Amino acid sequence: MNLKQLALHLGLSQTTVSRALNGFPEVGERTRRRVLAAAEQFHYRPNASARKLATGRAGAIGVVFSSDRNLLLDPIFTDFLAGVAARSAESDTDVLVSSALGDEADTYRRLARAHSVDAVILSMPREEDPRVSLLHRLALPVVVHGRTESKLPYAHLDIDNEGAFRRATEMLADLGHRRIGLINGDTAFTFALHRERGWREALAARGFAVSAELGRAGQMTEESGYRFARLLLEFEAPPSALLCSSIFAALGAMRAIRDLGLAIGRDVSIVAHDDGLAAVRPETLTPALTTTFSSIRAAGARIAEIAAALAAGADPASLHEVWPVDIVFRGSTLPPPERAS
Amino acid sequence: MNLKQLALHLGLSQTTVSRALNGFPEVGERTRRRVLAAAEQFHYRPNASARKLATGRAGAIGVVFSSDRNLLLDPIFTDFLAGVAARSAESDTDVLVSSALGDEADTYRRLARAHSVDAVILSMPREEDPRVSLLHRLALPVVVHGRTESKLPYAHLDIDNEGAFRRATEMLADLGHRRIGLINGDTAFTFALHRERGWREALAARGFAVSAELGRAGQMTEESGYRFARLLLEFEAPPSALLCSSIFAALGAMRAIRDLGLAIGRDVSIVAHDDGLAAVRPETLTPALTTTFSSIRAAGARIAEIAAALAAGADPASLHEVWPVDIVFRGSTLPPPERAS
DNA sequence: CTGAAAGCGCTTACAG
DNA sequence: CTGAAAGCGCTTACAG
Repeated sequence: MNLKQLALHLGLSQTTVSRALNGFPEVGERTRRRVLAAAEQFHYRPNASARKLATGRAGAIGVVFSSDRNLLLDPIFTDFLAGVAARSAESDTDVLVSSALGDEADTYRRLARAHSVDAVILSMPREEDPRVSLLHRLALPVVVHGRTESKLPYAHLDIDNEGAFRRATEMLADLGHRRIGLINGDTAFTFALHRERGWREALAARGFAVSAELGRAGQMTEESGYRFARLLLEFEAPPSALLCSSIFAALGAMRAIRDLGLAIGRDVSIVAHDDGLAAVRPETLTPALTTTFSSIRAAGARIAEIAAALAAGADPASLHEVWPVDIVFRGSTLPPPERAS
Repeated sequence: MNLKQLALHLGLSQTTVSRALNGFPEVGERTRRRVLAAAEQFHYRPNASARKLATGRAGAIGVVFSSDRNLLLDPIFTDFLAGVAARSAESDTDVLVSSALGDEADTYRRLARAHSVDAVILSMPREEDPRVSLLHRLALPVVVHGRTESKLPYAHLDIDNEGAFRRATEMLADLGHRRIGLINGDTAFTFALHRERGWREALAARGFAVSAELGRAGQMTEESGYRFARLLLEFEAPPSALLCSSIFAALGAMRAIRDLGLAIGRDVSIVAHDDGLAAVRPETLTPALTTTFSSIRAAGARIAEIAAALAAGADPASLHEVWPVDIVFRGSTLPPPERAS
């Protein structure tokens, strides 16, 4: 059933039926009711492509993943996308997932020129991120999950990574820790840079030596968490506490602590960032893990809203949010052994 | 730049330009070259919606997630989607991700009536899955990741879950294990049923008692892996080996073994199914984990191909694949303690 | 409050 | 080998 047939059935023009369906105010109340009832009865749905062509709007937002960055292989992305998809469904917006085969820039060009999407979500931004200026040139609205140093007006939603890691470090310092290690994500990305800055500044503010060797960065897998933790803990003067940028890295770090015959909490404290993944819940581990927490699913949902606003013509300069991060204190953080007595 | 402008620039008709771009054979070689060069020069891309409207094909495949099933919250889904997206990009097909707000069936009806997609991928099927017959009624081609008992012709790609768990069980039996526990996914889903069947039949074939209490099913999280493992290991006659349906459940089971003061491998053997997630690699754990392995990313890629074939009109009855599963023997499986001496 | 008609940007019989 | 024209199914000035 298409619009023409529906209009014919109702004895109305396509114009009126279209207006009734789209909630235009000038349609008579009785007419609207009749139209809506018939549409319901025949399960009428406007053809998506036809509507897009006529309005010039794609009714979709895009999410692009570069294969080299392996973003899609990051398990937390599932949760992020769940948030995006759920909120987009509410506003009847499609979510287009594209994999960049070669150059990620090509993918954006394709999306822009084919008018496949009204806006895109950019994940894992870097401080200097060429994608932001590219999208600006392509006139494709973008909402960045995170932040860049770009001066261009772009919408973004970020969490306060710097504040979170500063406060976590301060909390450990308050417990008596002096040597606090950082197992971070790749500092090519802004989020990791911000976390490192929070950690570094908290240490400096207390007058602790900030030794570069205590900060390690890499992929946030169980394996690299293990490797970095072992490396740090085998120092002559090992850290008594570790800050981990992901729950997976924390699992690896916990394994390293155990493998060295040490006790988590009593010998080495751990704090990890938790994105709210259901597969591994910090509160159920042994011991329960202290975390900096922010739901990446909620971020995805809000980002979908921002993308929709952008698609509707909102000013990107007005769409900025930085969410605070909660710290949840649990059993994996104790005073360092020297002070525990 | 649109087709009209491009044609005008070339001094050709839209017809010829369109044909040249789409590789029709009747276009002159010189003409084709000119057209292609100009398209390249002006970065011409046909408007996706216009093309869809004209051809009647959406050029997209759909992936739907029901919120109640929380499929999107499953981290391995990221890898699956990575495979789908990468392969779809090669064939210039869009991947539409939809979240079912309320009824999943409504979402399929919407996709079908709005002609948003040419085919859909159905994940986490059940033995009796009403979605398959619904899609059949809606005339929306479907490729199932897994299997159902439906008699309707539907394309599918599955892995040999039954064979994998049968062989893993046999392998443990060959090592001398007599009590082998199963920590499974929710048996409402076919994959979990098949795994249970493989385990059960291998036990029966050896003449071992198949006690229902040794088989547990639930969410495949670290926490439920822990909970089930503890429960089984605290029996009077605990299992000496555990089969886990996911790497996350295995992590939990390993934690349970340690918490009980036992050694993984020496006291309790573990085998886990590995989907190839990068975040947690079984070969890097302590001890390295024996696994049944099948890349879910490769499955996603192949399923995208099948979906494309379906969209192009292939017969679903001819599109069936069941992939074998490798078993990779590592340090987490040893003979049971009674025999180890 | 309603309708006839043009137009969105393509593809594709049909004609030559 | 090439082109004029119709059509895909909507939306939206414009007219009444």
